[in-house]
Amino acid sequence: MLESLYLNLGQHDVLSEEEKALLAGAMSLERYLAAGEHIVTEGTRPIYSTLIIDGFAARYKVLEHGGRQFTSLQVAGDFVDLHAFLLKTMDHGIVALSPCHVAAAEHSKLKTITEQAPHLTRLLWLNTLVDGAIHREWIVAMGRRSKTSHLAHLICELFVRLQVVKKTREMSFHLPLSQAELADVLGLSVVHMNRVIGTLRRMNVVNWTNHMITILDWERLVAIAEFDPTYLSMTREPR
Amino acid sequence: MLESLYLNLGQHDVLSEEEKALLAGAMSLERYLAAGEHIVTEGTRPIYSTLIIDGFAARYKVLEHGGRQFTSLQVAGDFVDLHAFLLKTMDHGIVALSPCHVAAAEHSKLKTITEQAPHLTRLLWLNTLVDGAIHREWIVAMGRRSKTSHLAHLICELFVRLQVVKKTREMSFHLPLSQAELADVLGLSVVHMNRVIGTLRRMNVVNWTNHMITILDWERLVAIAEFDPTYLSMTREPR
DNA sequence: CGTCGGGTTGAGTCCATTCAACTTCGGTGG
DNA sequence: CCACCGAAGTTGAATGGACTCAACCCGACG
Repeated sequence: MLESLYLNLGQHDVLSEEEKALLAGAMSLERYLAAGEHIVTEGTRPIYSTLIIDGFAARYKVLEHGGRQFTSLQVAGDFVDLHAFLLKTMDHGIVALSPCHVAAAEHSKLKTITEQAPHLTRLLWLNTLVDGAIHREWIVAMGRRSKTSHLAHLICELFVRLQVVKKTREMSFHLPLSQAELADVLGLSVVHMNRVIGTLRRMNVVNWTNHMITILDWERLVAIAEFDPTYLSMTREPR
Repeated sequence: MLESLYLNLGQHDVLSEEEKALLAGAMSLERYLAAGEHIVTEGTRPIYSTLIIDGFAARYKVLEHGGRQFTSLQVAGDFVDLHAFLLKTMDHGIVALSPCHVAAAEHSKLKTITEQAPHLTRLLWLNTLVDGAIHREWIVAMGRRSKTSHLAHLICELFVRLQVVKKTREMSFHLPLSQAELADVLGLSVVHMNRVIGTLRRMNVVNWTNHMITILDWERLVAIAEFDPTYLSMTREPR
């Protein structure tokens, strides 16, 4: 059941059997959510952190005049709010973008891990650091990439992340977001989002039909996106 | 010498004398940098992390066609590359934006802290989590705020962060960035950056003359920015 | 068969960019 | 002393990208 978490943490360093057992012991409260349900609400102080076993979720903030911005996309194997373990108060909400299978890890148990398992602690810490690295890459994309390049970059990133947890097939993966939701990722209007997707399609680098994306020309997509996966820290080495 | 670090970490939770001593013991290699000097280079694998004792620095990425984007601004008391302790390879560069007084903490000593001082480890982890929270707020600003609001938000954030480390005086603080550098923060052209600064000035919410910013109307600035400091986790509580 | 959410397309407006000129100010050397 | 220079800031005009408003299509579903 925690296979995707092991794959996620294990991509950075070797995860021992004892550590897997510790993680399994910290998890409880497995549940299923429908698309659109709120996993965590802004302003609350959760006492456990939520792991996605399967499905898509997103962190978001809402502004006064109706605008919503997603600040991250979370896939299988991701702790959506591991940071709340130490930040305490949620400064943003988290919503399920597809039906989600999740489990919870009580903060008290995570604290015990920090006191008894330094290496596992470092791996969990690292997990939140990769989150930060992804955020930085998004900032660059929003600030200095063309919209087409930004979208290409997102596709590259998602493909690589989903590959780690074995959620791709060949060069395809399932992306359950509507164009309105994607617009809230890139910070665009829905209409323009549609046009940007259109240009990528017309360039014949991706095939994108009812939420299934097939990458037709990886090399070119990477070139358009200027994608360099270094920030995802996908090398297994002592941490 | 480490006063600003103690203030920074101590804003989130009580920092014991033993913990201060541990931190002091981890620091070495104090040095001074000129504005424009590179503190860390993209692609390298640093063996120590750098703390800013005084000055301004920024993380940045450069794109092929000349664009540069800052992904964070670092002030006194900030570890500019604490994340490199676990991420290992730098996926971005760090540059001094003013003359900087810095110190270094060897990664081997940080590792010892993770093995012997769980509470201090959590505080350092937390420090990187606040980094992430700031990144998220920047993403929201870039995606969904107007440019004026984005700049207002940046001013609010910097004022509050500098206040924590006692680098403000009344409602003023020193911001050594040129307009070109600020443009690389907001993701704008220099010309437009100038105009956005102009509108804030004309609104009489800030006085901004040769790198000194005075906030004339905090309430209104906060309203323009929709600034909510929750994400900075400035409450002292057990972590 | 009608409705509704999601996707697509067109037209006009506005915002941000580029290119360009010009100012201000501090520093430096004749 | 001031003449010159370069970096930073400011302003104008024209271009192009992204937005809004609007209409229309389509497939799912009651």
